[in-house]
Formats: sequence, structure tokens, C-alpha cells
Amino acid sequence: MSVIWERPEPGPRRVVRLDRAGITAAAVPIADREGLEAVSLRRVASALGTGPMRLYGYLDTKDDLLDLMMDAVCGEIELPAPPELPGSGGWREDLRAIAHGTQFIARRHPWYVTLLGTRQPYGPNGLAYSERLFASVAALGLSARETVHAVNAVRAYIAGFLQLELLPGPEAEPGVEQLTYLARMAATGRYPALARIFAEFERVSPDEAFAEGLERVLDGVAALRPGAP
Amino acid sequence: MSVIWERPEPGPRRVVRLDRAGITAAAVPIADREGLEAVSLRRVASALGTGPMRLYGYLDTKDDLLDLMMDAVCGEIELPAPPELPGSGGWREDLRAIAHGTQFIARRHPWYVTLLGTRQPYGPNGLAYSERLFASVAALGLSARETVHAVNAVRAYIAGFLQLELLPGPEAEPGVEQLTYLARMAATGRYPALARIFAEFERVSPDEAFAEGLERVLDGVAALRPGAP
DNA sequence: GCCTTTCTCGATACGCCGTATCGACACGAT
DNA sequence: ATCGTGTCGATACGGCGTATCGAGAAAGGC
Repeated sequence: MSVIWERPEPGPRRVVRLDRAGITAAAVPIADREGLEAVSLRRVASALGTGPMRLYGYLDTKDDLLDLMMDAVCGEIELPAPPELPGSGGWREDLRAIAHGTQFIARRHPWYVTLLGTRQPYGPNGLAYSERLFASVAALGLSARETVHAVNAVRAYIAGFLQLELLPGPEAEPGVEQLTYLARMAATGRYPALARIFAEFERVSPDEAFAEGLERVLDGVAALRPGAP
Repeated sequence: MSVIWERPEPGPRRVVRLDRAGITAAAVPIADREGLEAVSLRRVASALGTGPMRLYGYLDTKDDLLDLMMDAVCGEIELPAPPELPGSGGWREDLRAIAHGTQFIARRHPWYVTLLGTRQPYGPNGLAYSERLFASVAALGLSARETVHAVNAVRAYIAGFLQLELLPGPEAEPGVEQLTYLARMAATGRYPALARIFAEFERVSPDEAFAEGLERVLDGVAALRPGAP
């Protein structure tokens, strides 16, 4: 490796200007199309026409990239107008809007839900999201402590539901006609309550379930209001 | 024929007697002590005094091991007596017991929460857990559809809260006296609602938050009762 | 008791991963 | 024109999950 003829000529100086936004923008579609586990530094870098080590000029760690990705899609969530402006529909309508906005984004970027359960949403967009949540609940006029608990409940419900919704079920291999694993378990008689509800269980759409469960949580929050029934 | 629970365990071995329970029992303490990412087939196998490929006689995939681990700790959750027996304290008390039992286990095995958001709890213990949840809610006398929604809400809350509770915060490096990242963000004035609640936010214990949020969800479920106020 | 068949076992290897190291090179200042 | 500085990316390391396959033990037939 000392003769110049067999050393590759360095390409025209790669002046591809990179920045964090660009890296994030390259990573997100990969996650959308092939899942979060397909997002590797090698993969993202090669989508940008460079090598993996290049990215370390912009990130300390792969985790940094995941933080950036999370905040980027968090910014895609449409938040309702602040409570003091006319666009707001009251605390309950606002919380509904936030929840359904989150669900909408989770459908476009399923991996967002994974990240949601994995790291704090401390980027600017994540903080704006939190701010909007607290502002909505604040409109109820609860005590500080109750407000924190109410926000926690709503946030936990959203994160938990979306997470559970996206779990892959055990797939029945195609061609073979057979009951699903769950149906077979229900038929054993060992799980009577489960078996009794099983049919309904499959008839409920995820959207309906998300909306209805959310109403339960909001009902519980509403019951905290000073003048609650 | 895709779920490990309905595949038979292979027969006896030559050198060291192994079985799925033994493999699981070796894996769980590793996860407890060093986190889920320390659980590799190489690591578990060497804890059992053998090589990684040995495990493939008992598992098809590493995912199978995670399923086994999840079901194992799921079996550690103390469930209340069934509703028809005297030990049961009514639907609400039962749901509380299940929720707090789950929280208790999540504290001993934090990685359980990660798995909870990652895979279906379809092992025998997971199904027994679901059965108990449905049986408790069934005692309210709701319609099938409402029952499904109520169980979803409770389950989503539990999974979501525990997941969010375990998120690592941004650690302030020791020695340097400085505000946390969140406190600094609150001080920017860009997040007024967040800033207003911030102090309280840090005063609430995780236990209290879990319990209080749960009451909100249970209140919402209670409001569905035929003769609800 | 011996031979053959069957099945288990684990060594080796492949292609990924995140990232530490470091030589080569482009660029700005002198 | 030269030097110092800082960026780029090739290479390497130790890990991962798991496919392959030869060695050898167990089981069965005679």
C-alpha cells in the first residue's frame, strides 16, 4: 500500500453539508418503512452518502439520534390552540384533540410509540407538547397536586394504549385454516371470563377502543372538578 | 404452532440437564442485576455452563426467551381471589390489587415493563392475569363492549404509567451544583403552565402518582355502572 | 456384544451492530 | 510556500443472533 497507483483517488471533496436536521430527516423514513431496528448509524450514513463515523461530528451517541427523531415527529403532532385563545374548545375537547393527534402520528410513525416508552421527550417539541397538556388541565382549576396527577393519568393512558395497540399478535400462518392461539386458549375453559368476552374482544376497532378508554380517563378527571356531580 | 407455549419441551439431555424453566431462571437474575440488554444468549448460556447454541434446543429464537421471562415474572404478581370467592373485595378493590401487584413486580423487575410494551403476554400466567382483569370488570355488569373498553383503559393506564415512571431522567452530574435541565427550561418562560406546576411536579412521589391516576381511571369506569351517579 | 442409525451438542463462522482509534488530507492563517 | 488545525472516513474491536455441520453419544436391531 505504498504505490500511489493502487491508492484510490480521493473523490471530489465531499462538501455535502450535514446537520442534525438533515440526519434526522434521513433517519425518519427508514424507521417508517423498515422499523426502528433498521435505523443504524451505518444505514443512516449511507442514505446520506457518507460513512457512519461522519455522524459522530453531530451526535455523541446513537441515542442522540433517537432523541432527535422523537422530537421531530413530536413536532408533527397538531396541538389545539392555547386555552386562552378562541380556538380552544375547553379542557376536555383540548385533551381529546391532543390524544387523538398523538394517535394519528403514532399511526404514521409506529416507532414513535416505542421511543415514547423509552426516553424522555425533552426536546423543544416534546416540551411544547407537555406545556399544552398542562395548560389544558390547568383550565379545570384543580390544585397543583391534582393537576399533576391528572396529567399523569392522561399521559400514561395515551402512551400505554398506543403501545399495547401496536403489539404484534401471534400470526396464524396463511393457508392453514385454524383458530388463533387465543381462540384455542379460550376454548380450554381455563379462562372463563376471557372466553365469555372473546367474541366482542375481536369486534372492537382500535380507534373505538382508544376513544372510549380515553373518555373513561377524562370522566375520572372531570370528577375532580370543584363543582363535580 | 408459533407460540412457545404449545411446543413440547425436548427430552432429557446428556451432560447438564436443562429445561426452559432453568434457562428462564438463569436469565431473570441477569436482567434484574444488569438490565434487559445484558441478557444475551451467550450470557445466559455461560451462566448455565454451556454454549449459546445449546439453547436452540429449547428456543427457536431469542424472542422465545423473552416470552418465557415475561411470563415467569407475570406469575409472581399476586392476584386477588376470584370475585365469587369471599377473598374478593369487590371490583374496584380487586382492580386496585391487580394494579398495585403489577407495580410491585415492576419495581423488582424493571425490565418487565419494557417487555410489557413489546410483546403479548400470552403465556399461561399472562392469560391468568388477563382472566382476572376481565373477571373483576365483569362484576360491574357492563355490556360486553363496555367491559372490553374498561379493561383496555385500566391495562393501558398500568402499562403506560409504569413505563413512563421508569424513564431515566437527564442526570445532573454530581459535584457540579446546577439546575436540572427541566428547571432551566422552565426558567426560559417558554413553558408557563409547565413552569407554574414545576415545583409540585417534583414533590409528588411515584407511588402517590400511580395510585391517584389509577383512581381517576377507576372513577371513569365506575361512571359506566348502570346505576352510576 | 456388536453394529448401525439417530439425534444431541457445541465449535466455527457470517454478517450485522455501536463506536474507538488514527492516518491522510483540505483548509485557513502566517 | 509552509505550517497548524480540524475534519473525514478506513480500519478494527468486541459484541450480538443464529446457520451450518462434524463429532460423538444414545438407542435400537441382530
